[in-house]
Amino acid sequence: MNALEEKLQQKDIDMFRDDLITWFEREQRILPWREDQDPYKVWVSEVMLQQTRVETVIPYFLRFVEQFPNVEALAEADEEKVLKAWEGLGYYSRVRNLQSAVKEVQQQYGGTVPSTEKEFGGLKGVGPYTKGAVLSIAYNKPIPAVDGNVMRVMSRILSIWDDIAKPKTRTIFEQAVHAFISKEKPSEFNQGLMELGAIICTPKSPSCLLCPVQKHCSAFAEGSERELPVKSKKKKPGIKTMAAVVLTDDQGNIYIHKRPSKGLLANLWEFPNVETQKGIKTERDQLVLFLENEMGINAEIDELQGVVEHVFTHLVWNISVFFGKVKQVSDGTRLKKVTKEQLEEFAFPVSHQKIWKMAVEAAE
DNA sequence: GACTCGTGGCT
DNA sequence: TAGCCAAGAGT
Repeated sequence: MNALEEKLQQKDIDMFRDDLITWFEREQRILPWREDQDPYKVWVSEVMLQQTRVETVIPYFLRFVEQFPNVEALAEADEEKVLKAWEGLGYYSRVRNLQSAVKEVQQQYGGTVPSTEKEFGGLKGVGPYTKGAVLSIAYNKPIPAVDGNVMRVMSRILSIWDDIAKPKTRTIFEQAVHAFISKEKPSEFNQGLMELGAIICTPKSPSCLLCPVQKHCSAFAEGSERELPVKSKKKKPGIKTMAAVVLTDDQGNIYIHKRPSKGLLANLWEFPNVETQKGIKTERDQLVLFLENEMGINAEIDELQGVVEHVFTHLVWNISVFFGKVKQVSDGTRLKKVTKEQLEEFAFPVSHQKIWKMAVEAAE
């Protein structure tokens, strides 16, 4: 018998399960995706909630399901509009994978979200967590849905000291939840664990005195709730310096660029920009050269207007912002010309929204 | 298994 | 302030 099995044997699993579900049914927050069990809407909410706070997701979710109310609507939607609906939420591959998966549901499953682990779990963007969450909530299947909340709660309940930053550790918690999960109410059980983690069993200072499962908690018993879970730290992000330009012509058009379909901020739009090197030439000169050689455009660039700093999880951008007037456009330009009104239809990352804001404020 | 992939709020 | 954090998945 391994260490986990030993711990499980000493636990009053039935009591824990009942106390958690009773608490959840009484105390759960009212959230828009809890109004019904529509598998499509549950799925959308789970994808939005990946690495994202509930308060942030709510307005996005309401707008998204209004605009794309079902599988068919999202499957048929223009990707440009889908990305626009996701603008500002981050991790944009989530929504491109979601639309890709929804198209497959439309074609392979007649528009009905599949209810088996094999079929639903095989869809793009559906990992072990999302699979368990959607199938348990929408279809009442007793499948673990282990996210950060669940690892935090269960690490404390069972006093598990494995590093939750390691991918392999998740499987330990899946085994634990498998032993705990309710066959009658898997939806309430899974959501109860997450709700507890969000409201009571929080990372910094958990509200143990209010906890409905305090008497089942090993960490509380030994006073180690603030030490758990164990989570190793990530390395510091690197810094990238770049120069960007808001280019306009005499008619007031603006020139924008679509990012590549892979990698960071894939398929989003941006103002033309280039990574700059120190020494040799000025940033302004490097920008002019880049526009000539790579973008097929000849422009007169003004003085530096300001610097935008944008922090990603694993990267920092320091963007020097310039304004410029287009002099000559070659036929093969990689830039798209749009009016100020049309600009609103394109999805920009927040970093480039900051650049545009700088241009708008300078024009006032 | 380590790295990539966003953003905003909190301490 | 500079980290840390929040309902992860793909490569």
